[in-house]
Amino acid sequence: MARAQLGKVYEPGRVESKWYRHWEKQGYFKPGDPGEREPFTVLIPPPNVTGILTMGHVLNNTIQDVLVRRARMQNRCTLWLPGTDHASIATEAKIVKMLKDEGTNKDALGREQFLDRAWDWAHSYGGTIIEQLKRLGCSCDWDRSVFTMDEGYSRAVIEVFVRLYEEGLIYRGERLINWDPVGKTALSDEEVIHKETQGHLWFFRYPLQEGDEYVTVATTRPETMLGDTGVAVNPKDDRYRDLIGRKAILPLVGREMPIIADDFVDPEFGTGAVKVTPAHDPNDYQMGERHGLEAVNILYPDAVLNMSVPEQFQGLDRFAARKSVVAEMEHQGLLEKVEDYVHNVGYSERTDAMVEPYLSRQWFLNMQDLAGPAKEAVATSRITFYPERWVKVYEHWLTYIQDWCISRQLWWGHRIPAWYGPDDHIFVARTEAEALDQAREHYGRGEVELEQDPDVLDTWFSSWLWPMATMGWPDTDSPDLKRFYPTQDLVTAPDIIFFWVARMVMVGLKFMDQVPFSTVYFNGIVRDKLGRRMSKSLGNSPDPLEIIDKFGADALRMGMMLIAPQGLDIPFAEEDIELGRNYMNKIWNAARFVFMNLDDELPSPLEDIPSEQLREVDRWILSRLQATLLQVEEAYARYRINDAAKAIYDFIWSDYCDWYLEFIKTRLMGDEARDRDTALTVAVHVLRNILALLHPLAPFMSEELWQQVKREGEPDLICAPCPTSAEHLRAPDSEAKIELVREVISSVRAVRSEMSIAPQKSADMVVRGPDDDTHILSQEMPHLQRLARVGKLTTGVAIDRPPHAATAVVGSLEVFIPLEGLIDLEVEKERLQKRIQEMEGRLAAVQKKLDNESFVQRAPADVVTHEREKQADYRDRLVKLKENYAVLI
RNA sequence: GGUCGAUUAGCUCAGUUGGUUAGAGCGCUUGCUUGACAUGCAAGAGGUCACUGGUUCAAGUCCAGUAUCGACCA
Repeated sequence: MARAQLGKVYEPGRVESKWYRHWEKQGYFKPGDPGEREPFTVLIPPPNVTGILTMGHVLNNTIQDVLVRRARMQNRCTLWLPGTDHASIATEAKIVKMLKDEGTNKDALGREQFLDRAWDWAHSYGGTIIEQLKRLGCSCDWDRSVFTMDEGYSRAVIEVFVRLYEEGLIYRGERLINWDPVGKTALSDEEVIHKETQGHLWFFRYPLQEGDEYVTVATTRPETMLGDTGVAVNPKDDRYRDLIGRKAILPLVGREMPIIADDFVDPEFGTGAVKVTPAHDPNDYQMGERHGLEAVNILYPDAVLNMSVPEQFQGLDRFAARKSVVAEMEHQGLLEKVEDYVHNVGYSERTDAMVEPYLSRQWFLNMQDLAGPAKEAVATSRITFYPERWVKVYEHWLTYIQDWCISRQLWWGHRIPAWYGPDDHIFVARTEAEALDQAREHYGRGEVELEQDPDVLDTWFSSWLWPMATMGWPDTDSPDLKRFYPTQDLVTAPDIIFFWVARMVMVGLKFMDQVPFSTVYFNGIVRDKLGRRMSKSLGNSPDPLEIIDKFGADALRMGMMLIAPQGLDIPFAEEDIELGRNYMNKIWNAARFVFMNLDDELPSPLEDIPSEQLREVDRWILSRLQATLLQVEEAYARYRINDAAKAIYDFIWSDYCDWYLEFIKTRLMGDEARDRDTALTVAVHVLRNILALLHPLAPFMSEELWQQVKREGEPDLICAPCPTSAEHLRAPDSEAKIELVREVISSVRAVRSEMSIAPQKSADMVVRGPDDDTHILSQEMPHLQRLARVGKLTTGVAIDRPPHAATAVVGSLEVFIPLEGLIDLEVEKERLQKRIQEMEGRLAAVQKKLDNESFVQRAPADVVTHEREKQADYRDRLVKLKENYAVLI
């Protein structure tokens, strides 16, 4: 097997597409025949079909791919099921805008042609984000890709609607809903974003019907006064007690309105008296219901004042109306004052239009019965959330849940399967034919004209079925549904916990009687360095594709994983990806170094090497590998992917590259063939483990390098076995010994650096200390020579301190570096003084603890023993340092 | 207004159940074309862990409060 020459710098562009094509062609992304394997299923949070990849997607999908690739290597029957969402309002808004730019509109085009346009748009952009996810390395089973408006999926949506209607949970009713006057559609509560807005509080005088008095009310929305039908005060408010039951006259309109008492009114707000506009405020609506007030709707759907208001205001839009009403009130001397006021205003999540509470006939889903089981599933840990704190948010929402407004006045989406007879009787059915059957029976005649409801369903009313509908529901015999439902891990952004996660749980329990997933990982939100959300309008959202082109997909993935602690928002900066890029290059070069030392054949597997042939450093790195494997396993078990990434990073960079590869250079360059082979065996063994650990995080480069170290008959890395930790392979003794060697080397380097000894110049070393410890130094002398430029080593229990020597104390050892003529006494004194001070500080801290009788009595014995050991050690070292300092004077 | 989160080195962040000398990356200083890597190597400087009180033998870690910032919900 000829080994390819690796370039000095890793070039991701040369390997990424090659491996992705290979994996796809080999069908590795498919779950395959399950056999005895345990299933592992992840469902992608479907991106908007016409969307493009954002940094948020990168974070979310990298986490999924890491989990999926790891599961695949653990030989689980792994399926990552992808797909896209039709994003009703967002897509429709885009088409509407395109039409506007063309000088036409929806109504001119008609429903059918409009939908043709939308489908064209979906088809031409539908593949974009999928292709981008492939660039990132996502190992989805693309052949199963599902779109929420696919025929089968649509059938599931309709089926659920019909069943819930038949159960009486879905109903049609006139209620106050959130109206988006730009999208001209109803919204659910969750689609309204509250933003703090600088506004005003206008104080209006409403004359009383009898007498010359008036009552002053404060409002943030003067224009709605035209729809007022009452004035309310708090029953406990003494100021207004005598007003209750009297009547006020609505200025500009002349309407006679009752003054009512309601606990809802906050005496502290404004004057303590509020105007009541049942048709245009949710709280007023409820008050209106309680007190039987009329609800006067003053707006057309586009938020223009309608015929219910005095003529002078008709046809004005709500913002113009505000000015006009205020001006008129002022003119009539009824404007008492205006104050600045900061309040929360609702905006449409999709169109950013100011949301109008609006009285409208819509379809609703009663959530009460669905909420209970969903809450319980999380409370009883049938579903686990990471991080856990989202449990509270979830429970709170389910506890105070309101009915869900599911109809949207849009065309792009699943049309509501309800038909109306001539008398407006409702027929809900799976098909028009079925509806007609119902109608014929209902009316008792053969010829009936039915009209289908023009509205579509909220996109989330289809998305909540994702775990079921992607797998063939309502066909409960579907093999996929049997094999892959419930799924395992769901990875999603926390901002759709209500929109999506909670609702999937509800509907899953309702129709499958099983939770849809056992774990939900809420990833953080990617922000810029100023902590702002990434957004197109701010221009602070980097294009992930450009980053991939510049640094490589692995670097992007690794960079993100290293900086993304579990579920916390991450401040994104390109430097982090640079870190990932540098890391990839580091590994590339470590592998390159190993390969340079290999012949055509790989060295023997580690298992074939007699253990006595291993040197101390070999046992050390193998033990460190075990420690790392364990750390990685623990991190994944707790969904701490950044901890796993960090453990791998540290092991590769610090243990393997900085120390092990440096250690074995002497042996690789030496002429003892067997020792050289042993070193290579271990180096290759560890490298193979490194690549396997790395693969879920950095799939492309790890696969590329794996090809060079994979043995006859072994699979590609993507489906190679995941290394597991084995406690019996730990070698604490070797770890301690090499740790000492490393410390001595570092100390010598420090001395050399501080003494400004030229790097090429070797320096002798005299070490005083117990034989056990000095022995390992003698044994590892070649490493001291190579890594610390040690010349001659002399050791002994009671060996004399050489004159003119720099000193370092490492554990029980006194390390002397004779520097006759070279040593600068003052520098060395300063150096030692610093060490002495440091040691005195430590000793004092320990001393303080041990002097405390309570501590000695009440702290656990092992802690006290440990402190005593520390005390002895520090004392010993301090004595040595001081002695050596004294010699210098 | 309610709930939750954050506050640790110049910057961005780790820090499990309280128990070594509080860590990393970036940045900074110094020295290195060391036989894989300057996307690198070595050495170093840099922290009253937001503040106040409490619990404890022991607090960055637990509790209460304060301040600032943020998120979500009303």
